[in-house]
Amino acid sequence: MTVSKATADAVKPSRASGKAPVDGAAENPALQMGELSELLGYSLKRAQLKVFEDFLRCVAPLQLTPAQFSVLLLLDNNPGRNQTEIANTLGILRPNFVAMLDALESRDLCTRVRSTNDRRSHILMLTEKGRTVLARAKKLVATKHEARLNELLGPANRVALLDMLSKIAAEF
Amino acid sequence: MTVSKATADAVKPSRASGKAPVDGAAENPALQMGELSELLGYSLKRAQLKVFEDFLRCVAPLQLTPAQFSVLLLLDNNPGRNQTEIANTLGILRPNFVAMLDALESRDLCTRVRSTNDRRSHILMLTEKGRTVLARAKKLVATKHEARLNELLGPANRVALLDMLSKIAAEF
DNA sequence: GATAATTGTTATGGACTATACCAAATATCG
DNA sequence: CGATATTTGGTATAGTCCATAACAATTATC
Repeated sequence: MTVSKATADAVKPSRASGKAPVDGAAENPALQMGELSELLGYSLKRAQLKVFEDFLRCVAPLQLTPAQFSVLLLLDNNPGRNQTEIANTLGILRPNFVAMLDALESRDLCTRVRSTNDRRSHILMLTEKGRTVLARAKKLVATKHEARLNELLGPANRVALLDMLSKIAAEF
Repeated sequence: MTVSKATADAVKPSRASGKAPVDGAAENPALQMGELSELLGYSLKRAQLKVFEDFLRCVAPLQLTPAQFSVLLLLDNNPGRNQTEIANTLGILRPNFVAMLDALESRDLCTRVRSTNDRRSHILMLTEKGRTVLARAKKLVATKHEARLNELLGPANRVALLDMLSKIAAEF
């Protein structure tokens, strides 16, 4: 009850009352971001959304999400691993990894093979098509996505940024 | 069918067969991250999750999420604005902003006041309690959260990181 | 004054995340 | 050996975000 309606409107005589109609498109002034500009987490999330958005655009012809791309990459670099191992290193919970693999497998990008050593686990491997798609994706990411980031930041800054982010991800 | 089960297990004779039992805790080697370490988007998301996690820890006594904190901050810096204005500058869709405000208002941190200029819109304002909570939150964020980031990166790097992230968020 | 646009809102669906639980297979240990 | 515990892939489920359509009340436009 500390806020009265009178105080409310007293603060803001701008919309239809005191608006400066000098020019035709003289709209409301931009909002003051205040301490928000200094909040690292805020810029971090905004930047992450933009980067993911651009990733999707660049790799759209292959219909791969960042998460799917990371799975294919990991499979390529780590043959013979099972679902839990791959999921864990990507920070994906095993239950949630099932549907992801179902999607990739249904598109014939990878396969689950029952291990003979441990008949509980599924060895994951890229299919031939998976390798092809991954190769094309890598090229798109390098020539379109990361190239654009390099253009915006400059190579040196891009590396510095990556190092700091990795440090945060690892040690924070 | 390009992948045979024979090839699958041939790649990985490690689990129970060829594991080097030299030491007691000699487990499977860590997975090869490969080109994933160079993917900015990957480190970006991992870092963002860590930072948000720490934010929640630091401001836990006040029970504020990063999004709620950003709303309170914006309200403090921009009195007299309505829901759409606040939501838009935060990248929140108006329908999703309703529940957010309901939560904040039910905790008596802010209020919706019908504008007399435009009786459709709700002017948003912090309550007295909202101002108090925001002040405490700011202090916690500064002394615990951002301080920890400063400690990890160093003040100069922290600023450089923030600048690059803001640039990506704005121009990418 | 009729029509269009805006504001807050509801309903709803999709994507992502997190937890509990289960059967099959394996490991552990008395 | 056999009983018990652990691991693996999987299901079910709930919660959080994010996005779109639609609606009533109000205001703007012409």
